[in-house]
Amino acid sequence: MTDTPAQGIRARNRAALEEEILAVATRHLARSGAAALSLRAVARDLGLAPSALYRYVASRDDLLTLLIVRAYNELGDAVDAALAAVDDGVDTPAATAARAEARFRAITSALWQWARAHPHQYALIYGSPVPEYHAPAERTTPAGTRVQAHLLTVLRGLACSDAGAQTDEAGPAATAAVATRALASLLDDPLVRSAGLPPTLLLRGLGAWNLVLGTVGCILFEQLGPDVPDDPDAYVTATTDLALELVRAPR
Amino acid sequence: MTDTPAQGIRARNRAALEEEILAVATRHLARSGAAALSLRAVARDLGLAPSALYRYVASRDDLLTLLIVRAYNELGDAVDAALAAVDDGVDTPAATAARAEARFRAITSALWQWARAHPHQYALIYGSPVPEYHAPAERTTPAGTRVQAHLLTVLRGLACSDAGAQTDEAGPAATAAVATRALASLLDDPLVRSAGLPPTLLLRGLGAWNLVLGTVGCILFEQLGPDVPDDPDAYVTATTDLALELVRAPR
DNA sequence: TGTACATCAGTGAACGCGCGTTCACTGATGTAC
DNA sequence: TGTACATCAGTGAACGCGCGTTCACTGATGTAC
Repeated sequence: MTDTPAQGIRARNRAALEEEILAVATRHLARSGAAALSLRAVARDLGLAPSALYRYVASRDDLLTLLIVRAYNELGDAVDAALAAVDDGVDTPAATAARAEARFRAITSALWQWARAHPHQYALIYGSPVPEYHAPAERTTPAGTRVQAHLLTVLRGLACSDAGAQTDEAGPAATAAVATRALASLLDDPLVRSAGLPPTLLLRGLGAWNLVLGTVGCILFEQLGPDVPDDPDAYVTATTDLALELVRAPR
Repeated sequence: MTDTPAQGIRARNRAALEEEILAVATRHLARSGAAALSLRAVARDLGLAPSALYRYVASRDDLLTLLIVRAYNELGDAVDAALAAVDDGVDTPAATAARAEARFRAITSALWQWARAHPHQYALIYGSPVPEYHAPAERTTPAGTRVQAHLLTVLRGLACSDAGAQTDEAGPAATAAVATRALASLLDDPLVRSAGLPPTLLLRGLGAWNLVLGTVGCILFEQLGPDVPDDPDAYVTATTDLALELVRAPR
């Protein structure tokens, strides 16, 4: 009477339960890690018989895949929001180096905040792989490349501005050759190709990103001890400066 | 008659079985990962009753701890050997910047070679933590800090040479303050303290190391795809150059 | 509007599995006199 | 050198557990006429 349901009761229930399953599974993931994720435990938490879950999920591995995609998308949303905030009210459409740097800072900061808030989800997508599980690439890649696509445009922003296009002249010529050879497949990827980056800049961009990921892992997984560093936020910011130094360096 | 056994039959058998248990467990680790490590499976492989293992190992977690310590020590041995090769035949005892750089390269290269050869052991010590397991620090730390101790001396070598002692003057003064505050506990650690590093150099050293660890993880865990990069050895070498740039940069 | 049938959601019991850990035990190795 | 006893290594059965997955089923929701 009040509102016309576009879908019947069943469809709505189904959508709601799908959400609830993912939510509960995410909670379990956060509590005990991916390896301990159990269909029976999730069903128990939902007040369902274990067999009922098979109406929504093909198998335990399938549930893991759903969680991975969800994690990628949550991170992607967080990064999108951070970038939108940076771009807000900017009228110069031309990508300057300063803009690119600000966007890079926004990305790393959003990554860090999200990782800090969801360490197990972070471990799921950027940590060591879950044993006995292989993610089906065709399902995870679309969500998994969202952040990387942003990074590529940032890198291009850094490349195309002040220093001109021939950034690859800087540094020893051997480096360019090494980068071209070592990253051949990656340079051939359509997404990367469309960014049109000089190989050494891609190498440096990867370095900057791996520096950030390594740092986040070091903090989150407490590889130097439980209280190192004392001020993680400041430490990540300082590390972002170092990462930017890497992609700026060849000038 | 031929040789005098310093220990009786029992002691020798015990030592041998201890070794064998660790060897089999390591094999299982390499095949199915830490979370799937099972005392029963190890016992089966050794032709023993499951209960027999409890003469050698207090619990499953205890076995994991042994594996972690062993992994740290194997890596430590590999790094020691690589450093010994670099130092071989060097008569100038003074630590020059060039020597320090060569030693850093030796460390990262040894790390990469070892990680490539033993990915699961690498994941055990530098990957995301094993769920439901907390390593007892007093048992893992001695082995775990071996490599880090080498890194500290390398950093000091870079600091004390050409540029003089007051490296911290370089860069914005704010950076030094941030580093001092963010890394206070670490700077207070006796091992770090004895190296006498300026805070910003420690920050940069951590960055260099995290860049390397992030890169190794990226390759090993195939975070960019199964065939990225095409030439991992060259890629790691190129990344080591970037890492060195970070610790050299403030000059 | 009402009826007959198809579809779907969820149940509950069962299968077979492997796990960590305990415990009373047998037989071999060491030790003290 | 030989004997009596203590120590240790390894056995085998058992405990209780949780897991993923299948299957025949009941009852509710949808659909076609």
